Amino acid sequence: MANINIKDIARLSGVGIATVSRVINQTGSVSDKTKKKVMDVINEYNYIPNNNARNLKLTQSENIALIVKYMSNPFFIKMMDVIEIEMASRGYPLLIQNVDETSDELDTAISESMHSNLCGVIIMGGSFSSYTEAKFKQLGIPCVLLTVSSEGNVDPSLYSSVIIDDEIEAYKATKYLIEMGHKNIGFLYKDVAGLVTPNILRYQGYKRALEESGIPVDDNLISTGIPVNGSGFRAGFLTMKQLMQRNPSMTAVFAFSDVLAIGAAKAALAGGKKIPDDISIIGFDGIEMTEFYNPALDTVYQPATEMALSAVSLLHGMMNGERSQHMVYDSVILKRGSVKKILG
Amino acid sequence: MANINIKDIARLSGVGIATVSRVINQTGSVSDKTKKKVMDVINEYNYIPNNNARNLKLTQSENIALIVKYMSNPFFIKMMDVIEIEMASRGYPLLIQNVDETSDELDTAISESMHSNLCGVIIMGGSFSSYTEAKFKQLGIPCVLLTVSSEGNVDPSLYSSVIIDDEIEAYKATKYLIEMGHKNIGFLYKDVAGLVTPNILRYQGYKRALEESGIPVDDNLISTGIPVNGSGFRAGFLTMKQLMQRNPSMTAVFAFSDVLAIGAAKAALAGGKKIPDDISIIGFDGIEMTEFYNPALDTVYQPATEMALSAVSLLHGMMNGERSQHMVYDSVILKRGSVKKILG
DNA sequence: TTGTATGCGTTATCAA
DNA sequence: TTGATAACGCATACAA
Repeated sequence: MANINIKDIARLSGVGIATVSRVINQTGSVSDKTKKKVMDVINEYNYIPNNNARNLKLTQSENIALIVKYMSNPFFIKMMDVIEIEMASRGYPLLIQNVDETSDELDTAISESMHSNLCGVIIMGGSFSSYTEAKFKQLGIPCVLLTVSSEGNVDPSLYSSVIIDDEIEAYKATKYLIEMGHKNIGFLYKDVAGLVTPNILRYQGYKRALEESGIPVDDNLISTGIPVNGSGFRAGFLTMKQLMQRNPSMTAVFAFSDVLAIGAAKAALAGGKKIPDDISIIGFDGIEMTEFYNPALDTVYQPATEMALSAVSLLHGMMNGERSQHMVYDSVILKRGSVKKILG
Repeated sequence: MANINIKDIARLSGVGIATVSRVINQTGSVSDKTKKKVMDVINEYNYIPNNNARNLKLTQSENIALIVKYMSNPFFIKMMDVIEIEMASRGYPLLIQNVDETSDELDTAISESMHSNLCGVIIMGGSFSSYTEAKFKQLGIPCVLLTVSSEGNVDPSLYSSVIIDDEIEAYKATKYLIEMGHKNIGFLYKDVAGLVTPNILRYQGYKRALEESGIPVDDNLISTGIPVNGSGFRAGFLTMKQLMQRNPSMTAVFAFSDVLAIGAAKAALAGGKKIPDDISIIGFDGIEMTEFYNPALDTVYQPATEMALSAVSLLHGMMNGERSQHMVYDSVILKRGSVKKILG
């Protein structure tokens, strides 16, 4: 099992080490005859260059990492999928690194970068609030933030980002509920230790919509994040149950995510309510599952595929020396009938 | 941005290179005083050893790869999550590599292993039928197959596996439907180019249950895999629609996966049928979503967490020289009311 | 307990 | 068009 190396290939094909290297990397010039000879030996022995040695020599690899905060979020899955496929098609292997809720994504990226000699990184999910300019400088490789709202005092040229405007989209969703005649509108979210994650921004949008319409913000209608281990389904279920108990007159709910919305829908149905007759529900993200739920759920659709492709594209641009960019996508409210017009 | 290396640390702390190495790897003996001195410098300069150099030197890394056939399968997500966390807790970074439906997982593993100098690999999903003994030998590192039924003529000592018995569990699920009085039982699956994937085994279990009960196997009740791009939800929706048209008297459906089952449930509901009054549905896998669907769906629950933990444990065992093992877990049918007893 | 020197498998420079 | 050789950053056998 002694791995074959470039020296073996050189010996077996009767050429020098450098020639083999030239053939492999298609650099320099090699006569067609020797090129064929070397290639034959390489194929025969199934030789694959050792990446460690290569990266060590190049002091820069072709490794790209995707740092994901909470990988099992269904909304992220689709993006992961797109990114993985897109990277593979460009010839880059993808190192996917999950980050639990207690760790800092940027720290993980830095550590991973130094460990594995990355040449680029995409960070998906998480909170910008702990990111500092010093950390980005320490990272020192192109970095794209995906779905991480970059409110902060960090020089924006240090990274790229692809987001939607969480505050505005949440505002629009809430406004939609208000226009449909709802006044007692619950807000469902999952607590993440008070960090500035999208949930805070979405909460702010919710609040602004109410205030603009002269509807008082009622703390009772806002879920206290129940600490639940496990997925968001259960969290949505439990918080919705709580919310319904506290607010019998609540007619609509805006859920911070589709996963929460599904859990909430289940809680409503389990409580004998009909959707949308007794209670209207709208989620956020636009995961496919909402389309197949019974009933199909309204949601604020994020163009996940396009956003993921943009992230990849931006990263490659930066790796080729292009400037950083900040893209903000628009969401679309998918209306499927889980929100009903009621009389004022 | 010139990266700091072990030589710099040695120079800055006024010791030799080997001493720094000893401090880092906690090997050999170093006086407490010099150890502290070196550690201080390391911390001050945020030094992280270069893994490429280290792996090159050790001709063996601490990298473990998880090769996943079709990453966005919700059933896999949970396992990925568990594996990632468990590996991280043991200090191993995880390289997750997606494999599309046209590529061979074992080939990918081999290639990835030579490229990145892996010390172990877990393969999740896919089909054993293309695996050969030669390939396992070429791989040359501990390998655990997760949810890959290892029917074949490969020496079982070359790999470990963690599975359920797809044929038997499908048999039991179908038997359950039969016991509940159903005779016109549809079978829903997603075509994967005729490979021996779990769907074939589950189909065989379905067939055997019917035959044993003297119910003729009706090809009309078996979905022809509609080629659908996108997720299984839509595939389930479309195949179910087709199946219902072809078989108005069908009273129950056994879906190859929960994702298909959800799509099928949606199709049934969209067609005006009630679950389980007009049609009974049972899925397979036991993903959390089935619990929160409306109505909650019966499913053949695979102990995903335990299976994932076992896979990690087996892999570590093999990396420490232990023998390979083959574990077969039992499934449990979760009865939630989507299957109704009908009169013969 | 410590430091020096060698080699891991590559790439790239420089002569030939 | 080629081949010998010096790094890349690290671990370790060996000498001190």
